[in-house]
Amino acid sequence: MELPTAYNAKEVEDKIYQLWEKSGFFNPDKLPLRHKKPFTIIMPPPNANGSLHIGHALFVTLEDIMIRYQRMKGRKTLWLPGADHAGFETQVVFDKKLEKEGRNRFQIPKDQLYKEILEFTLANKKVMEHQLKKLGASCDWSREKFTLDENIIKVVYETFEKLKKDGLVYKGKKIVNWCTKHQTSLSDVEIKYEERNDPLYFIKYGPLELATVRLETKFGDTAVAVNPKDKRYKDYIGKEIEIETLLGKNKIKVIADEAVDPEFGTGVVKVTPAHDPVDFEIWQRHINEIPEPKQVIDKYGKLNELAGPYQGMKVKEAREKIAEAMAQKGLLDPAKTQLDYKHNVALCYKCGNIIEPMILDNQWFVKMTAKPKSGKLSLRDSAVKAVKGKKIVFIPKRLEKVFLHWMKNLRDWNISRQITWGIPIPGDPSGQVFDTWFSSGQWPFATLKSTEKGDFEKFYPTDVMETGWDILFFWVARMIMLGIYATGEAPFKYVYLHGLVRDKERQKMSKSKGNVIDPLGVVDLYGADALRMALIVGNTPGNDPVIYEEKIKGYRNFATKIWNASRFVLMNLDGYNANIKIQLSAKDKKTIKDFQKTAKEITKEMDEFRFYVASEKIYHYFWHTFCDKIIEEQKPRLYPLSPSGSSGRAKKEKAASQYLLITLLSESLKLLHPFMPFITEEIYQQLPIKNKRDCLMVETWFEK
RNA sequence: GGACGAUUAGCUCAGUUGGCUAGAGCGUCUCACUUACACUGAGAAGGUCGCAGGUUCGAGUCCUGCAUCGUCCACCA
Repeated sequence: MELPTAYNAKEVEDKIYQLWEKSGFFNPDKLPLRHKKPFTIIMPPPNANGSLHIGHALFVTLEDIMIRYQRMKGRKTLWLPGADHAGFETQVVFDKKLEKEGRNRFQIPKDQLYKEILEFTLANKKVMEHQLKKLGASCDWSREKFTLDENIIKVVYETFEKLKKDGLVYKGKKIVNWCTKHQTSLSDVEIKYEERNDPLYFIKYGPLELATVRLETKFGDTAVAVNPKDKRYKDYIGKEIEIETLLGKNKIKVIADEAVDPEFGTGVVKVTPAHDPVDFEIWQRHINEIPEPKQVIDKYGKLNELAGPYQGMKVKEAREKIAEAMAQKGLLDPAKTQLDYKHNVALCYKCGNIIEPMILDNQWFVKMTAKPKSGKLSLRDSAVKAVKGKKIVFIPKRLEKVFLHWMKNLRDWNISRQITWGIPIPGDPSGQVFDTWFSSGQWPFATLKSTEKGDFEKFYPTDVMETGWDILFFWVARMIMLGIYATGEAPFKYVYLHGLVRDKERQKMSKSKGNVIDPLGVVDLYGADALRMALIVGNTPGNDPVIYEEKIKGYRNFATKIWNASRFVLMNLDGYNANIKIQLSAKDKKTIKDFQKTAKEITKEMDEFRFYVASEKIYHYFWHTFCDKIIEEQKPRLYPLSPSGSSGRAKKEKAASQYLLITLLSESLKLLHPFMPFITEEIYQQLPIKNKRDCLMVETWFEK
């Protein structure tokens, strides 16, 4: 048999993918029943607002490895693909697109905007599907779901109704994280904190003095608070003091609250419930003592009419002007101002603009720590119980601690967004949409309840949720909570969390830095198998993997090596008959035994999710044992130089050698297949072996 | 303020119940275009496994302390 000396991935890969698709074996229903238990992974649906990046290639590879491995082990494997409309994320991407076109979403009628984003999303979705195939994803396309599919939305609404009935959803007037750029509220996980230096001013409030950064919110003060144990101020508690506000004199009440730290500043705080979450909580605790909150900053981050002459100014400008004016009036002591005061500022995780806490009256919240009417455990507690009871296992284990710690501090979840793109909240006249994570938090059961009949019963709970650790709180936590709440069972048994792909300088990859590796470009150059190996070898769960072109090239070379070793074996099979009994030497037997030992080790690594070790082991075996040693040792047996070359003994030696090579080659290809599916399949198709299957994809994994 | 992780070859990283003569990719040097493969082969250089103690017959691997880097959570008016 003649094969070219270099493996041509480009030619082979599309052909092989078609072969797999045609075989029907992506669909678990088409697989022979060799194992009672199915094996299910619900694919984290990529955001349909761009092309796949290297991080997607990583998750595709990891999940495909698990799926292919389990399929070869005989499980009926379901890998359910999907695409995410990705509400806020896509809205942001689309906003940028509009900006480039000189348009603005706030000037486009809602219906038209929605339609445009839908078209944009569906186009991206199509591109992504093609890209997933390029990477070798052996997922069941017949069950593909989109987060805006009607029957998915139906499930989401059912859960929402259930939560309402259980008293776990409420619509409230509450302080929210408001992004003045995106014009929407955000949940607590969608804000990040950054250390900033700002001036800390010391101002006079009548007889008292207090320290504040946010001078501009003073027009919204409804009280002054001190610690109840602070003896310095005990005579003021419960009394009103007269203060000068720049807009005239005003009376304000002094209250006592534990939240005030007597050590900080003067031990006195101004209370602005409309613009500070801590102050909001103070107000809640003293709701009968102090007046309603007064909003002084509007949705665009500008001061409103309550700020008198400062109306229309942005926060920063107003702050400086107010400081000046107060200093002039002797209400602020500039000598005391701490210019380099370090504190954390809340920012929008997308645009980095400062979050303005703001009270909105039509916000939907999910209670995280309250018991449902129909059950005993809160969303939070049921999830914690499942994790502590090992119903869900984290890989790596240490992230379980991170998860539990986060769960401890949970506050109610704001699920309303003031954007156009997403699933509308039913019964909300203001036209808000759900936080995407509210619907994608239901993804494992929503998908299975809306595909083939009986899928939910067959495949739920799923086996593994594999995703990036950066969305542990955004997504994994919500899936666990909502999954248990809606179905009574944890949605998956294992959570495998991979890291963020970085470049050789350990930098995040981003378009603006120009250090991105386009996975499809790499596939084009070096083949999907090479990229997959480069993404897996040495990549431990929970840690950020590093990828660079040389590494990919290294595994492209490995693909060539596999190719040529196979070529060698196939070229030396003259006279070989798979059905004739072979006499193996003691050394041959030992060689096979060594292989089995290696295969056993690799199997163990696979079972324990250590793909980064398994891949290296099979790599090492194939190249440095099979090629470097075994093949070299067989050469004299395959073409003996002595005149006795045609003797019966020499023929037997040759036959044994051929058997040894073809056996070890085909067995090695099986072990390599989950990692490098294309090249192994292509070679398998040409092997003259006994009991050959339609494809390597459904061969039997090493058993012993 | 809490918690976690990392520190191993020039670079990027593996090394999971303690037995390692410490591995991989890339890079460096020498030789070989030998009929599977130059996207190769043979060989070599390069590591006191962050520092200091401890446990052990034996520690990169376990314990204690320290240093440096990184990450996450909380949040300070």
